[in-house]
Amino acid sequence: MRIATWNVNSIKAHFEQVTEWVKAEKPDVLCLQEIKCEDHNFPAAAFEELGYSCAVHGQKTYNGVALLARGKIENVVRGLPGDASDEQARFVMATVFGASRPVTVGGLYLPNGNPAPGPKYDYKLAWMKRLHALAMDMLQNEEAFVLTGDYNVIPAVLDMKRPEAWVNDALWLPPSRAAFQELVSLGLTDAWRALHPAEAAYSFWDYQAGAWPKNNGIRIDHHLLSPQAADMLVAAEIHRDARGHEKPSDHVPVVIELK
DNA sequence: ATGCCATCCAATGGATGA
Repeated sequence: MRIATWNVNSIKAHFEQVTEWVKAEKPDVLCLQEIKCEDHNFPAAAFEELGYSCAVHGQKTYNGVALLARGKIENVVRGLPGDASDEQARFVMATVFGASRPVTVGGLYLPNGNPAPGPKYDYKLAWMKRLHALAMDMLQNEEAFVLTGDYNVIPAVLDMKRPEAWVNDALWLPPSRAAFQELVSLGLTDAWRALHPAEAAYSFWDYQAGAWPKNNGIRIDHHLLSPQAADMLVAAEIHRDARGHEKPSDHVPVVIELK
């Protein structure tokens, strides 16, 4: 079973690229972030024609996430638990089938947090606390799960081309990294890094200042796996070629394979 | 680098992103 994540920076603006990629790659599960549309404007019918079921948690203009899966989807959760007053659409989770055992997949768009310090950074750290609490709860079940998406966290120096550019950025500040590390310390596995321990590779390149031709990127799109899912992990790949497309998203797909 | 580009909604610019 192949599980992909892709921050598409508007499903409307990049619909053709996303559907072409889906046709070519045929992932079993695809988590999309920044769809930037309400539920009723998500092109679910087009994905259903390609064989997918859709769980959508949309929002006008900003944010918005979707989870697509071949076959049935069960136990859909829309919105990150832990704060009923949170109106930002940044989390969708469901149980999918087709691997050696059922897998629960959470698709997330973690808050950017800039400028830091400030209320946006406070929101980011609070959101990460809620994600930590959810992961702790889910670990009690001893089942296979994957929390994947745009984490907006650079885990380590190896995950960026120009470390000096991110010193005061919310994606790299010590509290952000510490919160990410606390997720890993619960027993979760950063799938791509586990399979490529010394490789520098990126999943985001800014639109500005020639970041793409200079390969001035960062790795911020991750799959965190429960121990039961990590036992199934056989491959992880970053589809960097997608960034070279005309009018691309600023993120590229990241795909893992579970046996 | 103080968003240089890109998206959205709306409207000849503002908010947001990382």
